[in-house]
Amino acid sequence: MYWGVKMNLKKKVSLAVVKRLPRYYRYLSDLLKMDIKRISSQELSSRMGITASQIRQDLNCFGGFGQQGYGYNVEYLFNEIGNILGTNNKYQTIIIGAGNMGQALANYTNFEKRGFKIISIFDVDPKLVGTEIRDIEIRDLETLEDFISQNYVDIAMLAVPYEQTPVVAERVAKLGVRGLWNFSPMDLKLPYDVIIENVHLSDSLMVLGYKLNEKFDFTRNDSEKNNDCDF
Amino acid sequence: MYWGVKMNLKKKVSLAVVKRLPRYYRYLSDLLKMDIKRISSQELSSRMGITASQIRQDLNCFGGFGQQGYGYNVEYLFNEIGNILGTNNKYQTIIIGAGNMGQALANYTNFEKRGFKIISIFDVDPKLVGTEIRDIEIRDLETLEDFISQNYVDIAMLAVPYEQTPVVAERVAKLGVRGLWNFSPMDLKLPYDVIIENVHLSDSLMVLGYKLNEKFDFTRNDSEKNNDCDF
DNA sequence: AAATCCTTGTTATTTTTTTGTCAATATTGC
DNA sequence: GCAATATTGACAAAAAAATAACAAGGATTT
Repeated sequence: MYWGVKMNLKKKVSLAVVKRLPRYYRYLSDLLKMDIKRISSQELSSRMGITASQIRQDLNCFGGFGQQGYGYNVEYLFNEIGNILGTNNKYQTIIIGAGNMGQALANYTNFEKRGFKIISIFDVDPKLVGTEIRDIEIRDLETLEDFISQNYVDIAMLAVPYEQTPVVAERVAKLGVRGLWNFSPMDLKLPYDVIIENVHLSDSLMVLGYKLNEKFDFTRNDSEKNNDCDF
Repeated sequence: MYWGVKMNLKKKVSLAVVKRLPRYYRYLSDLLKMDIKRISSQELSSRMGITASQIRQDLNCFGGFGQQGYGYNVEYLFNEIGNILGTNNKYQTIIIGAGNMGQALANYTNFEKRGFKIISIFDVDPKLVGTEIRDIEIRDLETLEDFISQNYVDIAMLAVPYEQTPVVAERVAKLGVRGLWNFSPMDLKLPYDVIIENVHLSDSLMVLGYKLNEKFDFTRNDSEKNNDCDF
């Protein structure tokens, strides 16, 4: 069947595959830096510690980037994955919360290289409001609504205390911000059309704890039980 | 067959299950705070947005914590999962790198509540060395070897610049530190018996970017192509 | 105390993900 | 330019994960 237009038969790519893309991107970036021009799935496989089959299958979710008998052109593949991930887009980004985490995010210049341009930071602390981080002004959180209605804001990075997170998230989502990058240990749920990506640092740390326990013995220090339930 | 000792027939729990545990722990913590005494897999299912079947199957990897016709006792289950995750252990932890990320980690008091006691911070900046964060002294990175050999250190949180990460990781691993929590966008690989847990912030952000592109159109700002490959 | 209702733990089924295989085809060496 | 080699993309098989189904048995109601 042919309907006269390019059919959108592309099957939705699974999250498992998508989550591996940034890792491919990193390895390809390293290869580029090492001035390696071509790479086979076999060779990449041994570098990354995953099967060559998986690499080929992952990449083929998005199209045939390789060539039989040759492998993949590193620069080409790097750029293609970049396009898939959208690192060539420019996202207008704000940071909410200028505590240590917010400042760490603001100072992490590499996000900019991936398309995430930080255009403003917001906080409630009068001592911070008016100051700058890397030429980015810290504004009063009160002015959030004004700012967003006067500037395109695609993404908000939320680095605010636990209790305030849902409130702030609701405020930005209501204003049409499309993506939230949340650092609070909670699962944000909002009645808006917004993509939420969580960075649950404590979860990651607890998984480390689990793996340590699995392998080593840490009971030696089990003096006090810890039954409180705050995060 | 019975060999006189408790047999270790427990099948290794898959990482997929382990990674969900902290999330269960969080929800149970919330229930505790709300003074809810019991919960069925059904009810928890609708709160968490996963199937009741998965919850029951996950929990049964570690033992039968529930009761037919009743459900799960919230406090009991919370404590059991805490034990599995090892939140009742005490891990002697150091932070390496007192930049914004290191300071953010040092100020995040909740890690302490999960058993991760930060006993020292290390940096190379002479302006920081000697100062304190929450009564934790920042020491010269030069003194790392001395410190570790004189104190039990279970875990090192690595919040140092990209290039220095492998070097520092090697140093602590060599000294017998058991776990590394790495914030650099690289896959650490070390010839030591050490558990490494990575927090790849840029990866997470790029997945957010992918999801945004999948759903919305961000090509409007595609003015300059970005082909550099630094992280 | 009996009957009904709930809800688990377990097993079976389905779905998803990963791995293996191989024909097709470009590259490389002679 | 031809044969040998390398390597992909597609498909098949296997493994793993998620979901469904249900018997067993405690909780609740009458």
